[in-house]
Amino acid sequence: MKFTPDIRQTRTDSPLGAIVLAATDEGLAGLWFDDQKHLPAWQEWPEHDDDPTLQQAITELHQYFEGARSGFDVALDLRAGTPFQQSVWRALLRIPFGVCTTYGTLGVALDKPLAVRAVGTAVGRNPLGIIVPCHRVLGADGSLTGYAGGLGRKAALLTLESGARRAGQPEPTA
Amino acid sequence: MKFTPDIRQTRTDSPLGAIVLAATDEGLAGLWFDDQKHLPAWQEWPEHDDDPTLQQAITELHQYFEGARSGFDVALDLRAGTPFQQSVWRALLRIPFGVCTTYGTLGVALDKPLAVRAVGTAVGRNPLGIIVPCHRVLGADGSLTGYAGGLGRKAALLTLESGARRAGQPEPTA
DNA sequence: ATGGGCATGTCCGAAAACCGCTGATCCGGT
DNA sequence: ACCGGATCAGCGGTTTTCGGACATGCCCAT
Repeated sequence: MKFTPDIRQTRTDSPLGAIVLAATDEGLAGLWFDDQKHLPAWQEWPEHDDDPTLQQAITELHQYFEGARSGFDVALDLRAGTPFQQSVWRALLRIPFGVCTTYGTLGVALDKPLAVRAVGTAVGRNPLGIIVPCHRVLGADGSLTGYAGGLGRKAALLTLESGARRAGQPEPTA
Repeated sequence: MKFTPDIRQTRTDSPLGAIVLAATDEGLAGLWFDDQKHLPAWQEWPEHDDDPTLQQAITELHQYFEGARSGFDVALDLRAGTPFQQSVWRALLRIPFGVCTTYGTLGVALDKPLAVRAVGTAVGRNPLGIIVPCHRVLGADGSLTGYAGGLGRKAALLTLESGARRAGQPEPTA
């Protein structure tokens, strides 16, 4: 006897592959590459191609890939995560376009400097790829370390944003 | 990232104590005494006192307690249960007013004569007290054995229905 | 008659395993 | 000496696994 919010999904394309989007009445709840890790059972959800939230997300996503947008305005619904996960994801949202950080730095910012590894797994479970910029997190030595959509896509996203990268930030190495 | 249907709740009174009701758009999904065992977290659900399904359920319930009704017509939503549980609950619905059966008999009817004990726990998890007549199930020797709302209430319900009891059926002993 | 053993599906709590990490330590190769 | 790369322990949240406990009833041994 549980209760979770209503949800709907749709799909779109991107330069990096097919993408699945999901939304509740609170906002966008999911954005995944259709072949990435940790995919939910989105196929069981009702399809609403004309949902306003999903439409807005798709529009902003295309603008992002065209280089015409560096941040997202669509409302988000992060309720699916545990309190800790939500705090991590919200911290990710504070990383500016083109800037990179590390798992350790994130942990410090969350006031849990020792929970670095837990931060890692939480980042990996990010349900909102691209929009919640988990791709801007690197290892302490600047290595790519991992990405649910594959390291290739992570590198591609960083390249796309590289125009705005600043000195003093960690840079991808491999 | 799960998905369950929308739900709403309301409350009412009965000769046996305060009662909580819950409904989805499929039908009535729950009916509990507010102090019974296995209560869900209904307090977190939105309250809709004027929901048609809930209204109908309350009306029929009062008629039942007044002796003016021996069966229920309100639509039911049993999706909360596992397949096995649903089959048990549906079997309960086939027990006529005033008649009693046993856990063993139920198991046979379900073609799982050895799963008697599992039947017991499933009956105990019945989310629709009174309407799904789990109170009509006795031990093989006619003992009351158990009731989520308390044995007193089980006995009271059987007394209420006793006018229609027939010979050859197990009868409550203690 | 009384007591112990067994069969069955689910839930619940405890315990263990799993990770998109990091800094320290230890190598061999310049 | 200096550096890259490999190995290891230990951090903490979440997930998975596992062992009992149940609204029973039949059978077999005392």
